[in-house]
Amino acid sequence: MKAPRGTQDLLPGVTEQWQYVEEKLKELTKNYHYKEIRTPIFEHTELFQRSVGDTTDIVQKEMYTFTDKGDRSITLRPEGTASVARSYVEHKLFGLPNQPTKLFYVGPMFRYERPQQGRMRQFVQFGVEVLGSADPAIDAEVMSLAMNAYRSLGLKSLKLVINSLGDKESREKHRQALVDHFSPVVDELCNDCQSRLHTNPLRILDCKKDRDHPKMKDAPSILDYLNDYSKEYFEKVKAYLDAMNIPYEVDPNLVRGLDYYNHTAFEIMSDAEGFGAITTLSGGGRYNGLVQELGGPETPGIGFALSIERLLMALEKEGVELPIDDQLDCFVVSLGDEANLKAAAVVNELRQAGVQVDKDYQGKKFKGQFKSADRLKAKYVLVLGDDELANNQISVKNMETGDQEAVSFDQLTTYIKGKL
RNA sequence: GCGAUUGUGGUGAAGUGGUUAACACAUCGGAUUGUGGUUCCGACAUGCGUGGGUUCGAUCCCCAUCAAUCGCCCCA
Repeated sequence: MKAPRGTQDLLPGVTEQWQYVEEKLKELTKNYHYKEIRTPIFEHTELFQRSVGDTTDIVQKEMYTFTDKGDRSITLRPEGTASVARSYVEHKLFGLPNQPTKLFYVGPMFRYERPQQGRMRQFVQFGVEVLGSADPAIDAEVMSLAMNAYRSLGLKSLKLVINSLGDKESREKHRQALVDHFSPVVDELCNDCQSRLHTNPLRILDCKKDRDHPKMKDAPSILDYLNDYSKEYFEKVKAYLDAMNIPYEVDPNLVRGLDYYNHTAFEIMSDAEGFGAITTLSGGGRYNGLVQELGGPETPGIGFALSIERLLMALEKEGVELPIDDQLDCFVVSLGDEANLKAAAVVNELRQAGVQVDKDYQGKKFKGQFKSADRLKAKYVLVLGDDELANNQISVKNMETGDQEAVSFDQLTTYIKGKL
């Protein structure tokens, strides 16, 4: 038996890394004052059709959708924003006194795709969503949080790429301009672009095959089609980023694959060597209109999500070592039946006092037990044999210095706690 | 969904159509009596992703399947 394609088991040795990273991210959300939300892992299929968009790849070919025994169409969530927006509406969070509502989540997402490095069918996203503010400052805050998420873990080769998709009106005009621009030469474009012309003409702009086509150079840019509000909004977002000293680059070809995005769109990419086709570490953007679409009041929103898998990948490529403490406080070595009993008691007592302790359960001999202690990186080895029992003491050896001294049983716990 | 490469023990990896599938690391046991990270000796794949086929005989040939990796697509 194997785990299904595109899934993975996280085993001891790497779960520590996950815990560390998740812990660090949660700490960060405290500084930014975001609160955790936990939504179901599956939702009604309709939620994603309406929010992510019927024509998107995610909805058309990547969702894990099934009918449950009550004949409902259920989908394993492919992303987090839709659920958060749904929950916001369902529980009328817009009615709470302190707006905007700033939320974060961590959890598995599911997309049926061809797996490759950094792309799993089940993957874990950490994301934040801010609902109820159309202040460009919050856009900058979300981007700052995203960047700091990586920075706080020691990543350096990062690039923040931003763009504005404008509002609905701006987007429509730009889309039409693109169609008009490329239609006359549609036959000269690659197969993908020929279909993109109708599904998502913006994508043509960053096609790798048609990059050198003469019509590419003077293709209409979204930034020229922004109306006054959109343009001004984008300028303010940039001004806030500048003020916060967050470097970024504007890429007018940056597109997001989900329908609900408008205005600010951004991605964080890694420059580190060794990434294959996948360099996008996280992405996000503004989604004014989504809440309304789901039956709530007119509510602006913005968010982003990062994949923990890709984050860990980036750390590895950059050679960042996470400061994970895998040492053991104490290892108890015992010899003889009576000592074994006493050892169990000592272990138990120390553990209850909050000390990290282990012992041998393989019936190993003295030397073997020491070897175990060494391998488990025990700071102290507590030796218990006939001599110690006779004197009502236990020998405590500092494994780093090699020093050893005898401590009476009733002073052991305070002695150890003092040393640690 | 499309194209390409790969699949040998816990790990890395050699290898051949035909009795015992190298080697290294790891692991386990030992080198006289209670003290670790060194050294020495010994053990460790009824099996070569899975299922078929070809053959007197296949881990090595063929087909299918599963999985991993890379590229496309898309995305986090």
